[in-house]
Amino acid sequence: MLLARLAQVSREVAATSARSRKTALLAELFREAQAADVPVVIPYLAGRLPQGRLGVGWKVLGRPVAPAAEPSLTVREVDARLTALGEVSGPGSQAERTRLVGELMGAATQEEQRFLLGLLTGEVRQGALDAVAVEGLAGATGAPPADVRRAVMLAGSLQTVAQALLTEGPPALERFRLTVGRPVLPMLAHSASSVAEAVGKLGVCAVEEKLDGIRVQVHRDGGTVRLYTRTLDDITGRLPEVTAAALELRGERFVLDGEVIAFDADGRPRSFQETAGRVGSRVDVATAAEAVPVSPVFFDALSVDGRDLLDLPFAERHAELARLVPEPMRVRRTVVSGPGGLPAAEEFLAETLARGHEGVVVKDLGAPYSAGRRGASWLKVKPVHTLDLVVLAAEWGHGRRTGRLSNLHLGARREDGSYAMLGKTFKGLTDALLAWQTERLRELAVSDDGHVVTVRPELVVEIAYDGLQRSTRYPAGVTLRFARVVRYREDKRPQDADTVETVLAAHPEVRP
DNA sequence: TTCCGACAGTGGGGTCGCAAT
DNA sequence: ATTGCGACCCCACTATCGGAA
Repeated sequence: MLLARLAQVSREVAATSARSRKTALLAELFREAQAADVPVVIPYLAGRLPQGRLGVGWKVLGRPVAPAAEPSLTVREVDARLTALGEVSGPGSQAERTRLVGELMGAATQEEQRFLLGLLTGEVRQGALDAVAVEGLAGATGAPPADVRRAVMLAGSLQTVAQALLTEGPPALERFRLTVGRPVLPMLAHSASSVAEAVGKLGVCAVEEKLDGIRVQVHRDGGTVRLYTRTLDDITGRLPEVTAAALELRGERFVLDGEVIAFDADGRPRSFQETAGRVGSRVDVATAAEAVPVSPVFFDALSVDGRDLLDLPFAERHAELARLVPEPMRVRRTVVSGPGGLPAAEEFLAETLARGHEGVVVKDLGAPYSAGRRGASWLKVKPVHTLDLVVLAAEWGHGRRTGRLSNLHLGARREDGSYAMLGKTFKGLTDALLAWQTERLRELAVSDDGHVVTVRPELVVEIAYDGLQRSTRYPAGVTLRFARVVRYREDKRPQDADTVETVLAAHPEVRP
């Protein structure tokens, strides 16, 4: 199959807003694909590279290359070239990758170049990624969409399922069962603004502490343990103490879901930055493990002794977990039966925060484990802080925000009347607010370099955020975590905005 | 007919490891 | 030795479609 055909379909998919039409277009293309094209066509149309990381970003993509007049590239040839490109390493590799990318782009037509660029930067912007590709795959093969979706979640890979389905047909889906040693996409949580809201929605539920660490899925098969992240990366080699802990448990074969986190000597959680730095260390693991040991803390069991527990209610999965894992290695929790238990749930949240944790997750005790879904049966509740900050500048947006000032630079007052930038945000803005702020900030503009528009510091905006973290990037030595706009405060003047001192005083646990 | 769940899009900061300077 | 870049952790929020109620 020619790359030009993919690029054309991608453009058509992007041009329609109807999801059903996107699905139909993808299904048509999948039916056209030959067996050997499938491992490439499917991920490409889902906006992904089968190779995963390639070491190609904006820098390596370099300057635009004159496009070819006629399409000639096949999808398999492109895949082979990208595989070769990903294998380049060592000194001079960046220049070599740049050269190979230039060669590939030179062989592509204008439309193919646009598609390849989106693919390589992870921004296909066609309004269809995995979920729509799954629907398209179902449409192309006549398999029930729900079955295809489930198989993808259990295989942890769209490509694997697509290959089996397109070559063997719907019966192939039977093969995709929960298997110890093969990671499944983890269940995710929605947010709720309060414990009362969460308990109100779920009724009989468990309230569990939410640890600010790294999600981990632990697979043990006899003496073999494997550890996977939320995106199913294998991190077994980085966390020997977690492997050891899994081998200490009583069961021989299981799959558990939990969090790894570093605690200090007093048993209080260390900062997310410290835990994440440790888990990210790959080279000298022994030294990193000595400096920042981490512990697994589990909250769910997906499989025990060869029994798949995914469809059991959470109450039963947790009973299995409790049989297998001693209490200190489980997340603290309390069970609440409806609104009457609300005071207990709120007290549990307060205690959890006092112990230094992030918040709680409220879970429906009757719900199955919805792999890969952000099910409404898990609701996280975290405290939200707000500040009144001053807009110092804004950046021109991309994609659907092209032509709008989007990303705000946020400043807190210093005593001398200057401003210290505390971070940026583009979140929480409606289209109407985006339009309004673009107009308003242009009136206040003092300069525009094509990317950043600097403004007179006159506009006050209320910002919600999850906490402070240390920063080497910003002058106050701290930055806001997960900042988002609540509303503009046109009733406030810049001199009414929060100061660096008040921000720091509100978070005594974080020192710049 | 209205409501709401699921998705895609728009990017944020930090850290690590590797290559370039 | 330091800097730049890419990958991958953590993540909030809005707009939209289409099935459920």
